[in-house]
Amino acid sequence: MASIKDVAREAGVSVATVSRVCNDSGVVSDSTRQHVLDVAAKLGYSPHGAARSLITSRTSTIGVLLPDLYGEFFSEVIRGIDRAVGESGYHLLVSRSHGDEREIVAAFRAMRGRVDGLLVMSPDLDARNAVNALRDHFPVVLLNCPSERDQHDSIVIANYDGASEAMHHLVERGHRRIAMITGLPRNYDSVERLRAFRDLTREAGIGCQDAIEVGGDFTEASGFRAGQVLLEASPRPTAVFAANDSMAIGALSAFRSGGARVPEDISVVGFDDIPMARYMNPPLTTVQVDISALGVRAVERLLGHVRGPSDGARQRELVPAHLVVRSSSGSPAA
Amino acid sequence: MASIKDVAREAGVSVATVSRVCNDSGVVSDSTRQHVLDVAAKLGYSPHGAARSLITSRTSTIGVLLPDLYGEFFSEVIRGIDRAVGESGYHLLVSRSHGDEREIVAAFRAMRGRVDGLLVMSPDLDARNAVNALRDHFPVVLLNCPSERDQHDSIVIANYDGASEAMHHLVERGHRRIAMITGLPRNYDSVERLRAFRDLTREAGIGCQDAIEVGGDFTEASGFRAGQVLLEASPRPTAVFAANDSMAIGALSAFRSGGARVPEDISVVGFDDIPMARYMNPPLTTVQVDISALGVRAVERLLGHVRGPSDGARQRELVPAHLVVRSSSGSPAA
DNA sequence: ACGATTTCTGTAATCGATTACATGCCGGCC
DNA sequence: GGCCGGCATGTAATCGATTACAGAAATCGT
Repeated sequence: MASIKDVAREAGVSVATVSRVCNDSGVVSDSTRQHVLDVAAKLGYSPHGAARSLITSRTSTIGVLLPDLYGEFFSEVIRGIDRAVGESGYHLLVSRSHGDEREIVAAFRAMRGRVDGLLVMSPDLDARNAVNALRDHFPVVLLNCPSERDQHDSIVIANYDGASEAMHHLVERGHRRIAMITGLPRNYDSVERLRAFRDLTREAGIGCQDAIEVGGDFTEASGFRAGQVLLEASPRPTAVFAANDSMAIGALSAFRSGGARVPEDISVVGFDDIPMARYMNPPLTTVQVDISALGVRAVERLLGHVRGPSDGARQRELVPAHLVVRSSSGSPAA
Repeated sequence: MASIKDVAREAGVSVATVSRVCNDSGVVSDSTRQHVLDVAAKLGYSPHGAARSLITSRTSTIGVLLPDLYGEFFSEVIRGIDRAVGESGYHLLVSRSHGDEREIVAAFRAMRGRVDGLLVMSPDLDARNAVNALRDHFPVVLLNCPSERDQHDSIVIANYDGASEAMHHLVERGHRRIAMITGLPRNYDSVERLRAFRDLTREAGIGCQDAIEVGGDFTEASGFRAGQVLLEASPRPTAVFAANDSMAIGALSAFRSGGARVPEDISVVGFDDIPMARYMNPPLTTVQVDISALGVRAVERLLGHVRGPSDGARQRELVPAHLVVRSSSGSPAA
């Protein structure tokens, strides 16, 4: 593969001249410029990225650390990241890490020298220590992570507010016996949504025995199982708030196959508003989050730090979440 | 940020020794090894990726060029790629390019020196030239691209076979007036699926006036519009084959809002079997493709070339596609 | 016409690693 | 005691670019 030296030799100039031509830096006479360009084209030369970033210490790349690369949620985040990055000329080095500290550190080591900054989405509460170490080394923006005392820049979904709206809706419709299908206990989103559930049931004067919590893990299958459990509860809850849409959809299936009508017998509310939600039968009442905005904002913030000198101020930014009422929720039967 | 020199100075050894410790290469006495490790840990040293790949000419990274990073289809591909790559210790440098030649070349230039091989998915027929140029430079595997005369390694969905099954199903159920909602005319998948539509209608003795083609662009919105057009056709087709599920879903909406019942008045068949397909009302008959397998196989093939010396043989591999009959298709009303 | 600019191009240091080769040291053996 | 061999470590070239500085050639002013 042709290097700058090959081009220089072939064109009968020095490497410095070739470099100047390629980067439009310094002055080069029109004739040599054209000649160098011709030779470069003939040889199919393109500059070696690693060599370039070694000397310039810029990589034009940002690293992205996600718990998963697929699924509706992450897909949307990536979409946002990509949209924001696309306009800036930066590239994405992607890694998956399920968030435990060891993995994050490994990913970071692999990215050292290959990225200008890092976007980390690791809802696992354990990840904080790892990220603290990272932060000293280069710009980091957290996506949807817990960030204590604004140690980091972060973009966070308004989990508590959104869940509050959902719960408020159910209470307002007259539900007095409400279940929550929770996410994983070490997951930040899950914790926040559950906190809202507890606060709002308490505020509404709903007793502990009527505020049922069933564990899930964000998968549709776990939602289905939770739905089965709730069907057999006695007395049966009149409404279910699932910590995400996938579990809400799983619960819907369980209710349908168990012969319970939604929303007549039981109301269901989800969280995220994934594209599938509106296609469910009945269409799912859920908390809408502009997930891709999470990605866009994160990239903007990160690039701000990477380009300009970071002003040192660490901010936490909220992405709003609002209830969208569809047909899966109603008033309890009298 | 600490470099190998800093560690060497701090530990009172040479850079060569530090390097040997980090890579477990050469011999180092246990005492110095431990000392160097301690110092490295204290300084938070991690090797500089760009420097490393400059000298070793390996990057442990593969480049991925996709038309889009989101949507159910691409999301699944990425999932497959990630799964295959995760086990290998390689990383992913991702770029989006809508497939025109200029963009592909630009992306390639940006990746030169940063990746060991390239995965290109560019269904646009124009992309071939660009990819031909690339191929001379490093290992390339094409995903779902047209590849003439086995110039490249490629993994391709069995578009023609899958579409044939779909059409065969409709013909067998007695449909004699069938419409196809096509994809973009420059798209490889689209062309192949359309080819099967034309061949099978001809084989079934269906005349041109009864084999209706309506243009779409793979989006749900275009499927909706096509559905509206078909509702007004006279005589109205009794079955519709959409070139992908998104358009089939759009058409379903159009039919429902136009008062046509599916499948009683009109049968609908899609392609891809995206997760949402089975949740439609009625559940969508469609051609199932193991999309993530596309990614997995591509990575396996690419890594084979990157690691071992490529044996020079260029192969085309097919990912099977088979019809899944659900409730959106039936026999035409008598 | 000659020195002072200006304009263009080349030389060489540099980034942070790897690695072939050289070197120093120590012990064993004759 | 001197020599040989092996182990541990250091020296320096190298990868492919960028860029400060130097030097050569051309232009200019007086």
